[in-house]
Amino acid sequence: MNNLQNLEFNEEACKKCKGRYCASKVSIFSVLEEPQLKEVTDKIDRKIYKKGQMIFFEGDISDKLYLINKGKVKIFKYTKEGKEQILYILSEGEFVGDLSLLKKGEFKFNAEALEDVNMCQLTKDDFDDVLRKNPDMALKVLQVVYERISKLETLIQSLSTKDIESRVSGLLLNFIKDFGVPKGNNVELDLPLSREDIANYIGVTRETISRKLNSMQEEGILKLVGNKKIIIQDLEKLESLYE
Amino acid sequence: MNNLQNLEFNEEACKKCKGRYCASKVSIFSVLEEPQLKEVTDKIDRKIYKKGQMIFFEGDISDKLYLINKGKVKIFKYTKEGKEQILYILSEGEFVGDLSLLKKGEFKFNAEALEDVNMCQLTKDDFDDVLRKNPDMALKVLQVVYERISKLETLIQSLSTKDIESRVSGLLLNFIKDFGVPKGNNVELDLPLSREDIANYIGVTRETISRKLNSMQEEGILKLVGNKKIIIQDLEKLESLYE
DNA sequence: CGCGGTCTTGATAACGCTCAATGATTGTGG
DNA sequence: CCACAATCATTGAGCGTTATCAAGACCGCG
Repeated sequence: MNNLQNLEFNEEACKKCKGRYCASKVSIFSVLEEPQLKEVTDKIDRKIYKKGQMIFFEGDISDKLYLINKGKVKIFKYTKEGKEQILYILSEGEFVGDLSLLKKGEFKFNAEALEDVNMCQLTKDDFDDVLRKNPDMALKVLQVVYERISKLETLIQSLSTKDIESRVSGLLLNFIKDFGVPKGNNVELDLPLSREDIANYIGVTRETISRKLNSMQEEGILKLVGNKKIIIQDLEKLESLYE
Repeated sequence: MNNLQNLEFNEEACKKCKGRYCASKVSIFSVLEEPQLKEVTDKIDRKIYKKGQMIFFEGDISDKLYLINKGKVKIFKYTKEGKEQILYILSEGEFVGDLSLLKKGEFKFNAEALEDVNMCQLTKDDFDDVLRKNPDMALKVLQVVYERISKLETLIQSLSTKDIESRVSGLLLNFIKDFGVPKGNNVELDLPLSREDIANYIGVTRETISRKLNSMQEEGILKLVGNKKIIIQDLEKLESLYE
């Protein structure tokens, strides 16, 4: 109780604890006991990225693990035509980096801060070290990676579905699951993405997204409030469009 | 030397060794030493699937790990419109199954034998057991899973690329890498897939694939021999289409 | 040799992309 | 705090590409 208060309100203590808060947010480190956890947190480096700032580029040497402490990060590739294809939107508690042990590969995608982001960074060497000393953690990592595979498989299914209404619904339902806020009968959705980003997620153009969202508004499924908020009014109908 | 001969030619010995051959083909088991390897192989169950036969369906309880000893397996989902979307083509030495420890999930895709397939099967409980006793193996599994993520990310990039010629090229280049046979200046390619399967891999219709392959033949890039063989005559041009 | 399945080819039409202009929202400096 | 700029989103018209539908050729197998 007292400890918690110290952590929350004592600026000095907070500076000392450095990355601890960060590490405890990341599920793969949850298997670590106190001494190991300290070892990790001592090595963590913090950095802030401003909205719109690039965190790394495709082709960069991947020698760090990036743990998101706050904010959202967009992971994407470029298609042949130069359009972005978004692979993941990562939030607080998630991480990105080359997870294969030993080798330092190159990033195969780009990462950009969608909002101001507090990032904790751990060098790959340090991470490998922790992993070697705590083989149990590999199972935890495996679990996370496995979830990521599932997301990609779903995205593939979505991209290969011709019906665009269905793709938009799928995206919205995902967002609702991840950060939708129930308000009475409705669900409020604060979009982390611009129209263009949404388009780049499901592989269409920005204009098409505009039109589809609009037609969904006319059908009474949702209500567009400004550019970054959507109120879902008929969740069932939305779900019926998806499946 | 003598041992090898025994394994290869002695039918009796081969029956006794059961799944050993299978396990040794699968990279994740390569970290295992003799006693553990034996433990695994003793538990392995063999099964043969005929060409076209379903191995499992989406929604089935995933309580087994499937190790491919021979043949190719198609892993796919259905889109909303009922079309197949192929996620992976798995070959000898690869495996499929729920890799997340402890829980027995449901398969989120279907698996079908593209040829006659020799399959080795290991129950999930047995696999979990091995994994717990050999935490090192988790790193190996992680590596494999990681490669699979890369494949999916590439597939996504391909699916979101509008230019279909580029998608076809990408698929062909992948096939060449996986099972192309150089013949003089050319590369021969025995397709494991029908035209429809190819179409379902890159998310177009069978007619479109026909037309594209034909136009590529007219451009002198390749030569179609029957339905299951392609001779690549101008690899450079093919590569230039892709990037 | 003939039959079933697979593949090719052609004509048509639908759908989303492109381009272009207008409208809304956000951010900034006077 | 307002005005203006800049960014972002919407709307419309026309075009291009591919899906669709339909018919025919080809391959491989009994």
